Amino acid sequence: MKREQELLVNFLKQKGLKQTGQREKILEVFLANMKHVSADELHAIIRKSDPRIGFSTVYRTLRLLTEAGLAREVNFGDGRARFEKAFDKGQHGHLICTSCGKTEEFVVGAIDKAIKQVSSGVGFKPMGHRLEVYGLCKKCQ
Amino acid sequence: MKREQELLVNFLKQKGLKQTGQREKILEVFLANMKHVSADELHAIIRKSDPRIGFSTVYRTLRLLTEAGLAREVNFGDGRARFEKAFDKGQHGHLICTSCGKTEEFVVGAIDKAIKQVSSGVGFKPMGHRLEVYGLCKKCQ
DNA sequence: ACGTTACTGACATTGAATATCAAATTCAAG
DNA sequence: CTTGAATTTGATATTCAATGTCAGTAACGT
Ligand SMILES: [Mn+2]
Ligand SMILES: [Mn+2]
Ligand SMILES: [Zn+2]
Ligand SMILES: [Zn+2]
Repeated sequence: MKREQELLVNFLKQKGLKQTGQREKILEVFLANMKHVSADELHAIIRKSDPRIGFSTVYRTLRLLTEAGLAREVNFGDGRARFEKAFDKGQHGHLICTSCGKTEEFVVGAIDKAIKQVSSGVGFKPMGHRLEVYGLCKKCQ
Repeated sequence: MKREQELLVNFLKQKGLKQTGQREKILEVFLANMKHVSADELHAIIRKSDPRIGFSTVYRTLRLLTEAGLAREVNFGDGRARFEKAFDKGQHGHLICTSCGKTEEFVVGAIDKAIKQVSSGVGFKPMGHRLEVYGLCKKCQ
């Protein structure tokens, strides 16, 4: 069993929640698609192999995965929440092309360091952050 | 006349748009309130001194001010757009308390530098960015 | 002053997020 | 295995901010 699946099972047990076929399936498809995906998109993908799974369940399960630390919500400024894998994957920034929508990830240690420094300077306790850079990708400029 | 007012007048002329009492008033109140304000909130404030101004006009004028470079849209993760002054005020990050909602601004040169570096590394042309740090303020932790 | 054009504000519409609830499913206890 | 309490599901309804519509109003060049 994959480590992500184990984590979910433990999370459910610990919370007194139930293990269901839908939750298994949704996690499986979510992990197999390594892009940033909205609840709608994920639902559309899952429907192909199991048309009986409802949008509500996909939506709720994405929240659940987020709570469990398996998913992370991201926002690219188009007014629609997207989710990405969070297990074994630290916070990172996104370069977002405002012309074609393409996104690219990046990690820079200097940024995390700067955030820590600024936070401690004012007594703020940082729990997470979001860094989006908007502009034009190579193709679009 | 304030420099912001002049900028708006020029912007309107250049675009073939009209100077109206509403636009003047909205800019004036927007500038007087130096917080991060939503269209709704700004409308509520303006209504006190002029109940005839409609929400639509406030909303559209905020977009206009954004286009003119007088306002900037910010988002604090509560699913509602807010606006802040952008004239003579560069991009900056925000520390956002997830408990009480308090926000604090900060500027760190290292971050802008890191963004430039990462961008040029992949041929991306950055136009603007958004950095939000979520956590607990001094009081709330 | 006039006519053209943009503006205004009340109202309607959209769309994503979230709430509701009856029927179905899980699962621990017996 | 059966039972029953508790959770889950999925269709549907609701919410709420953002945006669209449009007839009446106001700005401004001539
Ligand atoms: Mn990502
Ligand atoms: Mn700010
Ligand atoms: Zn592009
Ligand atoms: Zn606080």
